[in-house]
Amino acid sequence: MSRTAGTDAAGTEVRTQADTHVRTDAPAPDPRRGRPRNAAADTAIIEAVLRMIEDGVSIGELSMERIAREAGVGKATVYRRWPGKSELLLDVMRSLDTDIPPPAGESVRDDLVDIIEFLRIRGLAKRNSALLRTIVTHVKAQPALWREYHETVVQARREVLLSVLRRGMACGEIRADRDIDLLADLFVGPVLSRALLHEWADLPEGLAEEIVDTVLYGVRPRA
Amino acid sequence: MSRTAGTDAAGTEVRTQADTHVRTDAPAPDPRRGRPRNAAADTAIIEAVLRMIEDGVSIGELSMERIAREAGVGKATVYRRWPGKSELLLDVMRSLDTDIPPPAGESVRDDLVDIIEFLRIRGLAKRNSALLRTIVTHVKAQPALWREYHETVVQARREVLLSVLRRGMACGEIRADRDIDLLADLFVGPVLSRALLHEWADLPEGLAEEIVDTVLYGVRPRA
DNA sequence: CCATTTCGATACGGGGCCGTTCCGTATCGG
DNA sequence: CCGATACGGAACGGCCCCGTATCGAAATGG
Repeated sequence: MSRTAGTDAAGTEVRTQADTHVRTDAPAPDPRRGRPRNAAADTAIIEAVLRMIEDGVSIGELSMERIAREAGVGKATVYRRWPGKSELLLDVMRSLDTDIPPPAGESVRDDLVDIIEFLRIRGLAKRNSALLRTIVTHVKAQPALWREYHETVVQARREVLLSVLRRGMACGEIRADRDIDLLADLFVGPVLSRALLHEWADLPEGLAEEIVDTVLYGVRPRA
Repeated sequence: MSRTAGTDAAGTEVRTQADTHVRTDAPAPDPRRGRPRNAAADTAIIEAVLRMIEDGVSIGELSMERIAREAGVGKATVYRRWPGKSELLLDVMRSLDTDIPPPAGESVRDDLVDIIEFLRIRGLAKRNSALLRTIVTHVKAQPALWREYHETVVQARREVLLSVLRRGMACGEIRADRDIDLLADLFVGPVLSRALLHEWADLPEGLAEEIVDTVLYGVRPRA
């Protein structure tokens, strides 16, 4: 969890988490007065959403009202933190994100395997499997949100992959006569299409290595 | 359109289309009495859904009520044909399906290109692009529906691809030491991940060839 | 102690949708 | 012409939701 709630160090900051939401105006008349927000409420709400989705509740069936109920929280407490369902879901999605570890940097092939393996694990992890799919599926239906998520999270990861590929091109391990974005998709696509499309299909243990090696060496018979 | 409405040849059949829906009981007291259904209504309804989705209406915002309104049709007319929104959407989805042309059967490589090119075009065609994505996105959220669609449509197409791959394995054009499902994903994944995930990214003209050839020959530099 | 803010709860008016039922009319088979 | 069925339209009761407001209680800083 790269994004926890208000019990931060460096006390001087804001109220709690949901301050992706600018608050441009607001005279901000000395925060840190009155009763402080309950960090437990934040997590209770997010946790409630996660739980419900895991239990197969479709996103369409999620209402702010129901979420509050399920979280054992007043409706106002939810609206105090997020302006609407979409923003809440975006944070729920973010709460699932682990930072991708930087590539080891020795073998390009091994780095690729690590990256794909990271993807595979993400698509599998108990929580993430059903969860990510459901939420992503929904957020994707809202172009603005999806775009934000894509630029925030997806692009960052892709950049890691691209840098490895560039390194490979530079040192001759990767052919340089192809569009680098295409190459990236060749590695990533197979995992994504399995995880997002086939769903029930599982992502077996050796998948990452198999993909990387097959893509590297080609589908034609070995020489 | 592989699935048109009641103006079928061979007059002896059923009422109109929406008879994916069994109707086990029902004394069925001599159909073909009374005023026949209006085929125009069927298409008007489906067309209305397509139009709305193209205009960016999210699935969650689609209600039977609104669909009927938009189609210029009584709500009852809709319910007479489909028991609910999901079933309607399933038929809408089916209305978008074109049968994949059988592979030419000369070069395995060319057949692969044809199949991937078919996918690319599907993901592009004015109608399909936004449309398929939106509907698939929604239907996928309903496991039962998605499963049905997957088994009905997706599997059939995949089978075409698999048969080409098997042929390639038999005649030595495709390496036989890999899981055939993996190989299939290597070709299909890149297109799908672009079309379904990146959305805005377009699928340029030569994409199919580029993918097939790169996957065939591998990502390592040429010998 | 007081102003401030949050808490859970409850209530509000307004709205949309569900799925059904009923109109009056139209169109078929017999 | 009659019975049956379809049509578009309108209305139904019931449900859930939205977003806001208000409540009394709790928790904080000044």
